[in-house]
Amino acid sequence: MSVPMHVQLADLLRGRIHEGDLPVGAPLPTEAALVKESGSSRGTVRQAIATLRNEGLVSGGQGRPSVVRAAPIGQPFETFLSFTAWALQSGRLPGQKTIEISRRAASPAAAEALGLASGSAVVDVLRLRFLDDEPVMLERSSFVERVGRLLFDTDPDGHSIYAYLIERGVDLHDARHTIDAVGADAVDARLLQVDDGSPLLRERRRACARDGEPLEYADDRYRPDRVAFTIDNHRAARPSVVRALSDPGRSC
Amino acid sequence: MSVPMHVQLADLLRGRIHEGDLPVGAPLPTEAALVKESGSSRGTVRQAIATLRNEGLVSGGQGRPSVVRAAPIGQPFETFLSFTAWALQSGRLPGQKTIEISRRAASPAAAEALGLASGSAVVDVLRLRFLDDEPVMLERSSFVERVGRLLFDTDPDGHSIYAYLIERGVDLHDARHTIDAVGADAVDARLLQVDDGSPLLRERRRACARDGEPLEYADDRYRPDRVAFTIDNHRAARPSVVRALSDPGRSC
DNA sequence: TACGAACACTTGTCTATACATGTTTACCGG
DNA sequence: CCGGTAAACATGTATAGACAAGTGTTCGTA
Repeated sequence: MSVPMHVQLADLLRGRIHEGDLPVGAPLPTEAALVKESGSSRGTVRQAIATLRNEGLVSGGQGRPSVVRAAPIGQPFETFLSFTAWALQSGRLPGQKTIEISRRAASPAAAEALGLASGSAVVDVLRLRFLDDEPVMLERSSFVERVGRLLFDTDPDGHSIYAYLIERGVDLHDARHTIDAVGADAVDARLLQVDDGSPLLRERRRACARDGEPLEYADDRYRPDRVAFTIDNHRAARPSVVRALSDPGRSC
Repeated sequence: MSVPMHVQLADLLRGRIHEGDLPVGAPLPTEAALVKESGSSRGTVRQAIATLRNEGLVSGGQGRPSVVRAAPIGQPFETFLSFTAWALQSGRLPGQKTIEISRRAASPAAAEALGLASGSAVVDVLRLRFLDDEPVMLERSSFVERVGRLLFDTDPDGHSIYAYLIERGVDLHDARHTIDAVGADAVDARLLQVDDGSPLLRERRRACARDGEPLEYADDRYRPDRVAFTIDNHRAARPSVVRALSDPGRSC
């Protein structure tokens, strides 16, 4: 096998946890037991457990066996990126209405985030997102031309754009999200059915390819009475969230 | 020393990175070199490097030395909990002015979050937070009586409340943050020097002990033109952030 | 010059062992 | 019955050595 032993062990334990064989709160088998049943050495076993610990699946302390943690804290990359996937997973009915999709010169913010010369062509998408037929978010995306071109070949209201793009070989790999608050402008207010100037939760996003090339810049505005973001953090398992000064800044 | 060797090594490398001794893009010394200069074994050195890799500070591949990464994506637990620690790490000057600290009946929201009977006594703290002498955040905290009592014995403007509490043996272990947007009320507007009703970024927080007992509930309101939250996520390394429906909900 | 094989170097994986340190349990004396 | 101590047990830390696998360079040949 080409997969390392410690990865196999971690997968095996993950499986037992998800199958319910190891319910929440139950202690993992001791390292000694795992050594015996796997035939590997303790170092390898510890490496596997360390992986699970990093994922927040187990927690434990010295002298005490590792314990299966309560919450699946965090969700896969795709779920955070894709509104559709998130909604489905939450048991809600996602909906969307594409207001506009067009090829045009990039806005200054988009050009800056995408690292394009001002005035370069991008594909802009303006979509209104629904949960259970209620408008909850307005999405303004700008895709680099190479990627955005693919969107003209599909019905954007039918299914998830991200699923479609990934299927077409676009490798969205990293994303940086910046979250702040902003007052609703006239367009926001009309489409989201809120008062002009009322507070909205804004998520600006830059998604990049594996090699760091920016592919998408987006400005999503949520109705705060419908959607919020939550973060779980635990001492010692550092969260991937930071408070940041209000400057979208560099780096992917 | 009671601090493990591999932690010292990691700190040392972090230091060299932040000092600019190891600029972004530069390769780390090879493991062999670190072994020689530290006198530790390779396992220990690798453990230190693994820590940095987990923090996103370095990345590397097989056969190629580890490389210093661009962004410090993610910060330790304490930094996300403590405004003071965060500010210092960002190179800003933190400041704070305690407007009020008092023992009183819990607000409905606080009582619910802390799992107390409505009307139970809590310690409320209202603090205005500054960065470089500019007001950026208004913090309304409610501590359970047992913890809040400690606050009357100290000068809350002098130093970090969290550092103080931890020092006094309070084990803040988990925290759940809920982020949304809200319009400034009269008090917010006056203290943060913004217009009435202007959008603010709100972070509600519940911090719990190791055993899950809630210790603090807080409602922090940030000026969105000064502070935002950023999230980095990567395919395969699941982020500890989820979008959530607007209901603070259960679980710590 | 261009290509390719051999080689040195670096990190990844794995084993084996020893001791340190925190936790739990069991026992024994008061 | 209570309380304290000691032993068993668990994980944390550290060392040393061996081999696998990927990367880059060097050198010789076509």
